[in-house]
Amino acid sequence: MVAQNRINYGFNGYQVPKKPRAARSPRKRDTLQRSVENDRMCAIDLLATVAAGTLLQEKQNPIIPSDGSPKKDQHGFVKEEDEDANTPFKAELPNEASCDKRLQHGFVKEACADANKPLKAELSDDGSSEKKCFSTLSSQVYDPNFCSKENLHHPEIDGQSCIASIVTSSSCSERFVTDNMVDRKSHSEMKNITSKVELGSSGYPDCNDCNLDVHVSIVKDEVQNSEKVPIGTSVGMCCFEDPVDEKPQVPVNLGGNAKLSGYEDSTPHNSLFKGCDNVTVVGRDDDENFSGCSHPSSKTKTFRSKTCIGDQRIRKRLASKYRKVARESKHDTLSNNVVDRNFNTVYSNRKNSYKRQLSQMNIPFKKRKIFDCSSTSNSNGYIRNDNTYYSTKNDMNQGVSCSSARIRKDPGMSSLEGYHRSALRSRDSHVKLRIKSFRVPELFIEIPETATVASLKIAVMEAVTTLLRGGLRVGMILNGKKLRDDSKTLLQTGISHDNALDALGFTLEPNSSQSLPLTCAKDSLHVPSADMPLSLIGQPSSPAVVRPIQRIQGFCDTEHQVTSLSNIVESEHDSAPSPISTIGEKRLTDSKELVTIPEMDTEGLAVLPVEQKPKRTEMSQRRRIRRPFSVAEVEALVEAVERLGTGRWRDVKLRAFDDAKHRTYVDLKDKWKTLVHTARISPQQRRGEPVPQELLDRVLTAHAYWSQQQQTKQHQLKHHPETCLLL
DNA sequence: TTTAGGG
DNA sequence: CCCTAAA
Repeated sequence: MVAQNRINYGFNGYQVPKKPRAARSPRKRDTLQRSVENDRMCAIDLLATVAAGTLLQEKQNPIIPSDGSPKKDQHGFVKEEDEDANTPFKAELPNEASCDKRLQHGFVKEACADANKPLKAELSDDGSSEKKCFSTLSSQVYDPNFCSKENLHHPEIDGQSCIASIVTSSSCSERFVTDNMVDRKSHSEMKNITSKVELGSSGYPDCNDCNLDVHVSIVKDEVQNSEKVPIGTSVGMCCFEDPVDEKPQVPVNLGGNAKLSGYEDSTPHNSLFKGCDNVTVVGRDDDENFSGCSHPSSKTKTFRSKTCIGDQRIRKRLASKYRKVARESKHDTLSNNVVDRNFNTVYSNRKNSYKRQLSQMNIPFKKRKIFDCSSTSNSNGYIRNDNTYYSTKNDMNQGVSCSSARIRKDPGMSSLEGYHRSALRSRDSHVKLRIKSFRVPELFIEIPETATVASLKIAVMEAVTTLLRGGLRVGMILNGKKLRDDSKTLLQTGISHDNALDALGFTLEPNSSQSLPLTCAKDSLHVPSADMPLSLIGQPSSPAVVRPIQRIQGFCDTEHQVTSLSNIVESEHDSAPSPISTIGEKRLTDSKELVTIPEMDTEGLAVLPVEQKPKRTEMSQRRRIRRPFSVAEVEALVEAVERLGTGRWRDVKLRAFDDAKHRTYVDLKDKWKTLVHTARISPQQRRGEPVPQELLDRVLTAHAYWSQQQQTKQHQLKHHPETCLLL
């Protein structure tokens, strides 16, 4: 970029025009319509509730009303602040203002990073092996039209042990089943799981892209008494039985296509499968890489083994944590009790422990509401009673929901609520949080129409397993801002039980990048994921434990993850513009976590090289990665705009970013838009790498100036202001 | 291809 | 950043 001297317009004290700029183009309407369509196109949204299997106390759980608690998400859970109220400029650029608003909340939408790790696992013929691997996870896909509600049970697992259930909404499911999944283009990113805690009625903004819905409630009190409350509750837990048993092994991939060829062979007797092309579970990334990351192991064995390793480690980790928790929270609330209880009873059991691990990883996805018990009336009927609600039976139904924004808003969609995850803290100055459920972000599954329900279930389970296995990191958002300071107490942060939490959200950030799938063991080691439970349960101070994780930028999947989350979670540092630097940075910072596994990749690639490509093409609409502008870049941009104005982005690009191939004129234009917004909001509201006020002032000045110029031109085409210092 | 705006 | 209607 070219840095140049600041231009001094020939005027001082330029007043921002109060009048809005020219009317918007008619496009807007079209756009809206389109968006609607897109929503419909949403892929399969899977709602999954993951809970520790051990925690399941189904029997204890009362049944939850099927609910449709309408209240959900009508509004953005994050309140919008009137950012611009004070600024004079506000009136000026209505359009931008609105856009910017979005940006603030962008995290909602974009937060969903790709959790997916491309994983490809083929289910070997022997279902047994697979069972072992996944035994811990149970999943269920519910398709009104397709699936019977009956759960599949793994022989090895007892019904209660199931950890998660995944549900697809009927609308979605249909699509999914039929075939179009791939088409949905717009709906995209799934990556992160975000959760938010809302207060009372607030809902969350619609985010087409957000797939995760985690319902979390912060319970002010009383909740504790309920031992009844099952924590994680079982509700959601449907056990995965392997109905057909050994039946069909479906090759599943994340991030790639799985080939069925093998599949067919394995299940010759199943006529249905014949002719079927593939069963594919795809984890989609924002970035380019999604496909590349196919899970390395095409074979079950590989897959499993890694998993196991990771599990063991995790197990240990969890064990210690649990103990700790149990120990520390004596008084405690349900959660603790449950945990403790569970821990004792279950922990010893390996299988169970495994389950638990998974569940923990999942914990926080989205928090929805924070409410007083007393006040709860509004929202979910069933939520209201803290203690009760979980009915195993209802699960499935409740679970059905569609992640699409449109649907999501629908009251009826509250389905997931049935699943609750609670982390309650002891009452005295304790903040009690209940994460009711979370939604798994976009999992793409492609499967032949002729595939059996069982195979679909398996595919879903695998997808989820993969997602979870990658490891998750928890992020928190309060009032739309990412809480970065882990050392602060909840109180300091403003999270207290009697404090109205406007919007407390948790995000699950995938730890792994494309290479992750393979790195299970390593991932499992990640503290963050392991810690999640604790933090929720009540270790506000565990901050120390959670060390800031460097984000990798400039890289594919990783990038995606970051990207999606980025809105929510700002990266600690801006990535260097140049890829090179980025990479270097990446290595330095994340080397540990990223330890990639070349071998795996190779393996994965070997398995499905061909199919991935097409897939990618179809699915990926968005491939770019997030590349925050550095201050230097901002300065270059400002200078260029000062000279060239706001309507000549191509020139701006050539002038100041000619050498930055990744910065398109559209990017520059967008950046300018955000800069203008940033300049208008209070410093406190700004996120990301701080831009010097001086630059922001210049932005406003230049923007105001050029805005006026534009208006002037419109009225006086003839007149050509000399002030244009251009070229 | 660029612009301009909405998402 | 993405996606696109318009120009």
